[in-house]
Amino acid sequence: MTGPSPAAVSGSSRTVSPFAPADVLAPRIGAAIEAAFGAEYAGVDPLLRPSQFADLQANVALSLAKKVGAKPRDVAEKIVAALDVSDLASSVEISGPGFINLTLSPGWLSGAATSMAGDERLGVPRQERQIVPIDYSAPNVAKEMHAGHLRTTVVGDSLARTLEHLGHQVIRQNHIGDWGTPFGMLIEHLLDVGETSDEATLLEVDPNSFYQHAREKFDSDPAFADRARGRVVKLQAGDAPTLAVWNRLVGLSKVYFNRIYSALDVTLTDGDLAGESMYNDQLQAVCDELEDRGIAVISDGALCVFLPGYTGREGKPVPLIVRKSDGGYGYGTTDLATVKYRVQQLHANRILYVIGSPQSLHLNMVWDTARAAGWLPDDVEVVHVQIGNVLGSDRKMLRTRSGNPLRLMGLVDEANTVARKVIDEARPDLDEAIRAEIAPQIGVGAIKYADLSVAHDTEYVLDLERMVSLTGNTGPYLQYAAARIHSIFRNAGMAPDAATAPIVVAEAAERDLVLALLQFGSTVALVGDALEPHRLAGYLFELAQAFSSFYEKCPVLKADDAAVRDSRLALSALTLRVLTQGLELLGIRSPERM
RNA sequence: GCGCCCAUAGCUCAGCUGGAUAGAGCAGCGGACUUCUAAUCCGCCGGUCGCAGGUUCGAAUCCUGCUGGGCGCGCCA
Repeated sequence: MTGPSPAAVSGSSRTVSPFAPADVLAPRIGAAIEAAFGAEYAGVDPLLRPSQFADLQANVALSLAKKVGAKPRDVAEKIVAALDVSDLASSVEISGPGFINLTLSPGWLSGAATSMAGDERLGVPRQERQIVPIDYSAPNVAKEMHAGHLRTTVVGDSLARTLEHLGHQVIRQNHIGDWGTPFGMLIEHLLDVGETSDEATLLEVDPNSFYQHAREKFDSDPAFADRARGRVVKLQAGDAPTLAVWNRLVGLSKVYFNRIYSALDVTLTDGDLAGESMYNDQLQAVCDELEDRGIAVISDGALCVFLPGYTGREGKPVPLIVRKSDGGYGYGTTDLATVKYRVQQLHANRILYVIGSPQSLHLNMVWDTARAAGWLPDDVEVVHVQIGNVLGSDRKMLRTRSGNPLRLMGLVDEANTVARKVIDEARPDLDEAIRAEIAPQIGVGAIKYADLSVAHDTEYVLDLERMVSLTGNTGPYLQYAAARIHSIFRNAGMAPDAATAPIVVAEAAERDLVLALLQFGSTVALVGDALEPHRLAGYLFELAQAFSSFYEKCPVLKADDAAVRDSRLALSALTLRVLTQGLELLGIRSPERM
């Protein structure tokens, strides 16, 4: 067994939302349990779950039965007898073996929805502030970004947005690959072609070509290869002219990264760059400290950390190599330095690594080493937000090495082209300029949603058609729902903000919509807690479905009654705010027309 | 060999941390635009939750074994 050490779980407080029915009901049921069975049962989870027979069901009676030595049904009776929810529920029923079915009253739903509409935060709790460095995206200098980078970038960005919204101080850490052996070759190639040449410009638009040209020269021209190797030595020695060229190389790549981030509408900026090179001056100290304290030992000429519980082939211990036998440092050393930096300099409470799942073993070894060295205290939570492998159509893992033809920029372009085609067909009435502005919001929304709507740790086959699809459970479906609401207000000649009438729940479709709306705050809190943006995506899809259904069944502007019309306007406005806010947390735009 | 992860409808995936009759989307079939945007809505069809045991009031979910697949396991990152 490898020794994946239990991360010091700081138990990030799963805060409650003031409008979510389950959050409101839980303490009531808790009080009833306490009243019925005594203070020792004060803290038990009422096990509130959505129900097919009511709005919610509490399953606690079944789990409590054997503890209190009574039949589940009788336990439920006692809880219900002590339960006071007359202001919330229109019906409390015990059914089956002891389920407590709760149906919320229209009056409470109306009041909760109206209150939510008056809340700036839409019921999203503000949590106790934590400092949370998030390591994500991490492209390589002079390398094309591919579909694998898309996922870490999009998921990491959504987590950053969500945690910030919950009140945390997020520190984005774009750990770009800007150091290492290939840089000798890249620098020499850049020197050969000239920094202002067309070839150099490839770094901004088609970095793989630049890389491959350098690689070809390296493989075919021994003299070039020698120069490249010599250049690595100079680079690592801190030779000033070499560093100047290296800087230029990184600068050209930054242009490329920023083009992608801008196209993808990702929040990463140059200020978030925290590449491998940033830790150069700390690597020796990391090694020295580990060696001096006996945590690392020399093995086959390399400085290694051997941790208990990590064995590989033939039962041999697996090392974390912190200094290669040639004296160079690998990524293990850099990763240790990042842990130190994030704990000691950034004062992190919780550190997220949004990186590929194959790195799991490596990360655990880094963390265990950091713990052994005292660099990672128990009260700092480290989490590997595992990004599942992206597979090609052959179901094989896409690798950077294989020179996969599907460039990320190509994927974006393709999606935007499809979006443009669809909008041209569907909305010829819109101005050319408006369609040109909206199409990329839809195309990129489709791509991002495709990645955000599935669990981040599952591997998946890259399916272009699915990613750029605009119907069904897709980003554009959510955007469309929001756009229809904007349209209602355009027709009404009023701003959504002006729709502040009380919300009154009457029709079933209104009820379903309100019920969905009230879950927003607790859903966002859950995403921050579990670090799973796909739950927010799933929630928003359900909300959009509830709205679409409401839209079909409940005329807003043509409602017979003025109060009903005003209520529905307020309900539509609230839905719009939740959809827009939710999409923003996913990093997806909400066009006003589409 | 050791370790980690995965297996749910024809396809792509959910399944709120153990709850009642397992849900969506796509595909297929049938309906709904002189009515706030049909990128939509309503309905139908479709599953032995890989297999076998176990735990318990109750299992897609937890445990064990098996089958099948992915990934990782010393000087690339």
